[in-house]
Amino acid sequence: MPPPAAAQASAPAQSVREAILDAAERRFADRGYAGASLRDIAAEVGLKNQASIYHYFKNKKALYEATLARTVQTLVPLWQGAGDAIAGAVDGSGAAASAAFLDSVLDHLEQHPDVARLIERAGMDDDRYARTTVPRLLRPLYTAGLDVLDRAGGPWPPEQLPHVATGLYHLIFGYFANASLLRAVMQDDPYTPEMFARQRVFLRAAVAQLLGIAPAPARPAVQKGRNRR
Amino acid sequence: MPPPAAAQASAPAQSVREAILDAAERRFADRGYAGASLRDIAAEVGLKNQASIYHYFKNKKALYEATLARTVQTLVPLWQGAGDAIAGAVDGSGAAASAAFLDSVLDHLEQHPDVARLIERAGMDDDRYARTTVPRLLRPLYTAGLDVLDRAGGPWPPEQLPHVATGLYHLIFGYFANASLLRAVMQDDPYTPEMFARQRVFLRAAVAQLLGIAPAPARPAVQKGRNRR
Amino acid sequence: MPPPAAAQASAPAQSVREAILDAAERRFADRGYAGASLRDIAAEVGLKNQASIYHYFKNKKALYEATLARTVQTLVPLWQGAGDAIAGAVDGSGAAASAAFLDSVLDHLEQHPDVARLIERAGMDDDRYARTTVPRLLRPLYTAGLDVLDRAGGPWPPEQLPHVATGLYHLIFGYFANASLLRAVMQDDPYTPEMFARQRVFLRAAVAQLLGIAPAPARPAVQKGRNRR
Amino acid sequence: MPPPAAAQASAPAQSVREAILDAAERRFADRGYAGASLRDIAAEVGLKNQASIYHYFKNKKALYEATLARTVQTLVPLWQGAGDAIAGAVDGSGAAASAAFLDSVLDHLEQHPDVARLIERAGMDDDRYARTTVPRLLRPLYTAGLDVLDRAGGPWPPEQLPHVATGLYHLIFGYFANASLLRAVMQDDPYTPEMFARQRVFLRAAVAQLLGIAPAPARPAVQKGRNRR
DNA sequence: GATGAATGAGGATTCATTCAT
DNA sequence: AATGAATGAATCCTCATTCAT
Repeated sequence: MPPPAAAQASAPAQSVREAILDAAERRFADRGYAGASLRDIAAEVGLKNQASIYHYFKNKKALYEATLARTVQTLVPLWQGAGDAIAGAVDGSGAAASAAFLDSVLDHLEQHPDVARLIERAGMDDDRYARTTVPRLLRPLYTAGLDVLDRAGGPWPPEQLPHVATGLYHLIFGYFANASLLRAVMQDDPYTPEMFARQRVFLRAAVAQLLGIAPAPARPAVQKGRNRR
Repeated sequence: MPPPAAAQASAPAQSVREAILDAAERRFADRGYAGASLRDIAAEVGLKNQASIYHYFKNKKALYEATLARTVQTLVPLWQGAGDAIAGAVDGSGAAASAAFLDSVLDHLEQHPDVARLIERAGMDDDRYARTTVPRLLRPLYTAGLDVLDRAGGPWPPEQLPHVATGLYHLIFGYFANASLLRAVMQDDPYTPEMFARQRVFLRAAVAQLLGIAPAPARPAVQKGRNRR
Repeated sequence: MPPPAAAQASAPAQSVREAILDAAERRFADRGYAGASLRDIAAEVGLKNQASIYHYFKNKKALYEATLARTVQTLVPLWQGAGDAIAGAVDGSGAAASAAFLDSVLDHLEQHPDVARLIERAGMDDDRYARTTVPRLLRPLYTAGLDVLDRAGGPWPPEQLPHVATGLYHLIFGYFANASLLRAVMQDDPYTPEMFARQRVFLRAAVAQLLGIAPAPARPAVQKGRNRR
Repeated sequence: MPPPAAAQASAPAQSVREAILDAAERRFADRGYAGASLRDIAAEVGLKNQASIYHYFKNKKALYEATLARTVQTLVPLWQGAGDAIAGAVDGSGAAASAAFLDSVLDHLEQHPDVARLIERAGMDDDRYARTTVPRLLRPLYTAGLDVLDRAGGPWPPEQLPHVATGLYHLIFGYFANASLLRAVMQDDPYTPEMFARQRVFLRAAVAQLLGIAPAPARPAVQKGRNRR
């Protein structure tokens, strides 16, 4: 995984298979499983024929699952990094570790605008499509997150941790998943550097609060100075 | 739990038009715009033929927009209640007002399990479907929420308020929108009374923190006692 | 049949039945039997419901045949006039009689722009629709025309008369039936008074020639003076 | 009658695309644009599925326009031949040239019984279908015809030439376009050799008269002798 | 490895028609 | 006399998928 920001646009894809996955990621993120057509995906890759896709993937569902798997897999290192940082954290550095984790996730989501939408859709698409795949892929991330949360030792009682974990997920991923709605409703492009920086500030503070790291959210002045990237 | 406006399930619908909207709400929430078929919707209503739907709605798109509009409109009173409560809040009662608002929203989402999924999908479905309708419907809720946030006078600087507002939205709605994913990943049904109560506890604390109302989230013991509904 | 130029537009139709026939005439002429829908016809009449048509006509085919019958019937008097004039013609006045007939037909077609298209379509629509009706309606006109031709005693041998008759029909009706094509191809509106007058001049000369009445078509100068109506 | 370009009927079509065009020509001519169904066309070609048609044509309209274009294009050589003949005509041979042209057109229409109906329908189908295509296709033929007429130097003043041209068109094509009506009304099959020969005789005389070539239509005896083919 | 061709299934939409009111 | 409601059939069109090349 040498280049972190890769293959998103129409760059010379390493392999056709990879190019198909790229196009599929975009289409599935944009329109969902049912709304994305193999014809469109093939066309976007430059393939003249949908049949070509079947050389690389058994059928639409397999392509979907491969797309999802690839996308989720790129998140795994981030989680691992977080786990390691927390594990090796001496007293007090937990805050720094979690902030670093948040930043790495935000960087990733900013550079891969399809990821959040793809995962959010996968989570909503009723078990009709990809019945077992989605849980199988996402569960590791969930348990890892839970584990981090547990070891970080926040103010939450154990039975609340699942809710905290999913809450953090929605807080962070929601902004990116709903970017197109936010654009219309906020009347501002969420991917603008300014907007994005503000979101980062907000999330830093919010996450810190939820994790019981920040004593109080009274950070406005400081944040203002910090939110340039 | 005696809600006056029920008719969500397979109760004897007042009118056919309303029954169609009910079925459409379920299908669109479950499968999204592209994945829902008029045939299925008609069948669920008991109509023998998709053609009947066209007696009540011009198009699939028109049906979708009507469904969405009806769903969103049922949220408006909640927002208005919140606005009024905050407006009339004497010093210190803002916390109670916002807690009441949160509770009313949670009650609504629990009783209408399609609402969150429907709105979340509408926000993600790229402008291909319902280009202008979604913003038009949701913007009032957004500005109202922003207004409440502003008057509540939390610790956030003004330019952060949009991010706080949408953050709260994702925090609250995300749990319900992704219920099916959570079910698989948490290995617990999010709509179980116990799970739901825990989520309520979590959200109360989280929202209070984010609004700067609660000094610290160290509320486990108290919450445990309060979260039975 | 008091008013010759009647009920074409949205004038206060005598009866609903008549109004339906008016709308049907327009639609069937514009789009043909298959292309015209009862919904459109009902809407054009102002009826809110296609079902209302069924109070007046058994089904679409019956409406079509009634429309056709009414349209053709309005032509019958013209033919009769021609027959009478020819029958009572003293030597040499045959030319005047046939010219008068042509003029009356042209007046009628100018004022009823649907007639020619309706009949032309009926003649082309393969026996699928209105199998026996069309011949039954049009045959009288044909035989009458043949009779006139015969008695007029032109230069054609008897076995050619059917071809002359139909040739005249196409010559005269074709211009009106294909008006929309001519408009595009000639780049001039065939219903313009000027264009129409020229067509009249042309037809007068052409018909006279074909009937052997005019010794030669060298009529330009005279025609120019005559073609104002 | 050994025409090199046949393949009109159910002969083994060169390519599927061509076979589809053949079937479409027949259906569109028989029933018009609205009345012809892709299902029927596919079935007539032997395709088991309407979907196959979409492999060759974008949609029904595109198929229609391709059909029309192909049909009209087969007429172009005839027109060119006429133009050349007239252009190279020494004094007096204009009559022969125009007679030859008429004969070639009649031969073509006899062998391709759909052509006249297809074009006539295209001219009538209100601009709803094939708005610009029909004029674009037919205008060249019109202007070419006009040109020939002009150079032929008949007795008509210039402003009458468009009317003469379209009149000739209707005179010639009308017989074939309305063949099914004529069959019912004349009670004789217009495509019978005898009928067809008589029509040829009629048209020869009529065209000659209209072009001012024949001094008088008193040709019965000669025609009788000539009309066996 | 890629493509052209074909196809069955399904999806939205329109249409003629019927029935009860 | 007119309409609302419902429906079966058909229409255009898209989609996923397969097969031969």
